[in-house]
Amino acid sequence: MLKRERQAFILKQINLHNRVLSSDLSTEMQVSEDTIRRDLLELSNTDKLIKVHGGALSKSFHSSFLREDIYQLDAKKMIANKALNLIKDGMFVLTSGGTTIIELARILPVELKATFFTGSIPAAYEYAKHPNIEVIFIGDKISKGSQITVGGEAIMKINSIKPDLCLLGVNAIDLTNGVTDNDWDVVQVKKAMVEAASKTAVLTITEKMNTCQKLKICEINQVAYLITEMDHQADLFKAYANTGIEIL
Amino acid sequence: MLKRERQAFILKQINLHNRVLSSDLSTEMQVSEDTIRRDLLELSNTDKLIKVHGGALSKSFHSSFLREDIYQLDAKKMIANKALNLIKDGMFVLTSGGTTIIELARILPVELKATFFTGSIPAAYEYAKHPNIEVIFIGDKISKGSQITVGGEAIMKINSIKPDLCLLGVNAIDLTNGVTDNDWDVVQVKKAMVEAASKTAVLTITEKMNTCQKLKICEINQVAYLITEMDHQADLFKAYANTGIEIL
DNA sequence: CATTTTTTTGCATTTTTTTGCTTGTTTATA
DNA sequence: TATAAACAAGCAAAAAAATGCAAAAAAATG
Repeated sequence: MLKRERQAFILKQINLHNRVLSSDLSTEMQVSEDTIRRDLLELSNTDKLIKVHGGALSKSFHSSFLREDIYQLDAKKMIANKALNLIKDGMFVLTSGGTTIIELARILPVELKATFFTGSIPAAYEYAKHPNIEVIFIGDKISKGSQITVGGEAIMKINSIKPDLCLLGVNAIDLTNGVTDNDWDVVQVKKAMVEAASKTAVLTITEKMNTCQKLKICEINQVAYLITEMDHQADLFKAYANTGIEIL
Repeated sequence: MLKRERQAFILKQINLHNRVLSSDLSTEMQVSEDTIRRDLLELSNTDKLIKVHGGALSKSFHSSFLREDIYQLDAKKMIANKALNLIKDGMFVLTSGGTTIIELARILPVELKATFFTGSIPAAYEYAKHPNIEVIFIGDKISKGSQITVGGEAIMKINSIKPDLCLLGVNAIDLTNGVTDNDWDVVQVKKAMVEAASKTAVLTITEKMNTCQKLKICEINQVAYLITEMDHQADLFKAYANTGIEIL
């Protein structure tokens, strides 16, 4: 393993877990702890991380997109991990934005080769870091609130593709109203995404389940997978499973 | 094995595995490591890969970590400040990517109301933070090395707009060859940008002046403004000013 | 075709970088 | 305070890089 690769790996671990132990890194990468220490020293000298006794911590403002104040980060990480199972080599994946999707973008395994379409700036930013993923950005006007592109151009572009999978971070889902949201522009885009994709997976923390907002994105039966942080056998999901949705 | 073949093989390996070792290449192609080193040096000089101790890494790999340390940041801030003078309320501005443009994006005054078009992820991210700026993202495939969109869709989109001003961060400019760059895809997009805009401003640190790369973006006389960190009366600019370019 | 020039390549030598190890010191914490 | 872990500094071996040089190959020239 080359020195630069090692340092890249360390930074990735730091961005993923916010902290690393020298001993872990040493065994993971099969080099002596001295080497790790020297790497950490270099990275800390260039302000890439904060070196502490035994390892290193992430510089809170190091990443362009702050993660400190993400609501229910652990739950979202868990969701992202489950969602990984749906993504296979060679797939064309269309994704929305949102913090859950961004967590997913961060943990995509390096060996994965796939093509990702998105209109989300932070998501595209994360995808673009990945060595083997081709990223197609769906351009148009950027909605300030959500950092994703909205508008006719974007929708036309989405209509012109046929991805295998759509990963949708959503704000509200319930049995009778389906997937809903409050932002008109965003709803138009997400609608188009669900229509375009062969299958749609909905990612949400359970807190948002059985809630409803003003505008409909799609019906429950258009959703193939529901991914939350809870065990898929929980009672909460019974009624959803009955509609044919696969709970992960 | 011919030199050209060898270098093509190296690039193929880089695209395949994101990394190569000089020693591997040496045995695989039955040439001395010196030769490999010289090949890697050449490829690195034309920005095809990142040369590191022991081998080389793919550009996309590199972009995934060492981004925070911006070269000549102070100079770039100064350039950004000068460029501000060109941007007026109500303008439609088309911008490339690059660290200088991103500095500019960061210091746009809050009162400014304008519409910005860009294909650069980090630039769009900065523009989107601004309260009064409308951001239109030019979508297409994202080039890993430079974090900007490239390709036919992007170029078509650029051709369909008529911005007042194009702000171009460039890597090389000289009197006889004009504005040049090394990345074919990026050159296509920048070409389209210059063609589309009423006026083009070139932003560059003086270090890159009077240097030349392999592919032409535009002639000197297509540039309306040249913005560097140095005083506009410096001798360095005399010849440029004579061609009618306004030096800021 | 002969000859000059340029490019390419490998080799020897020196220099630099990287890495693991040892030794003695510091630090965290039970 | 005791103790194990982590650290810093220096050292040495190995790997890689830079440098200069010369032979071979290729290209250009008359």
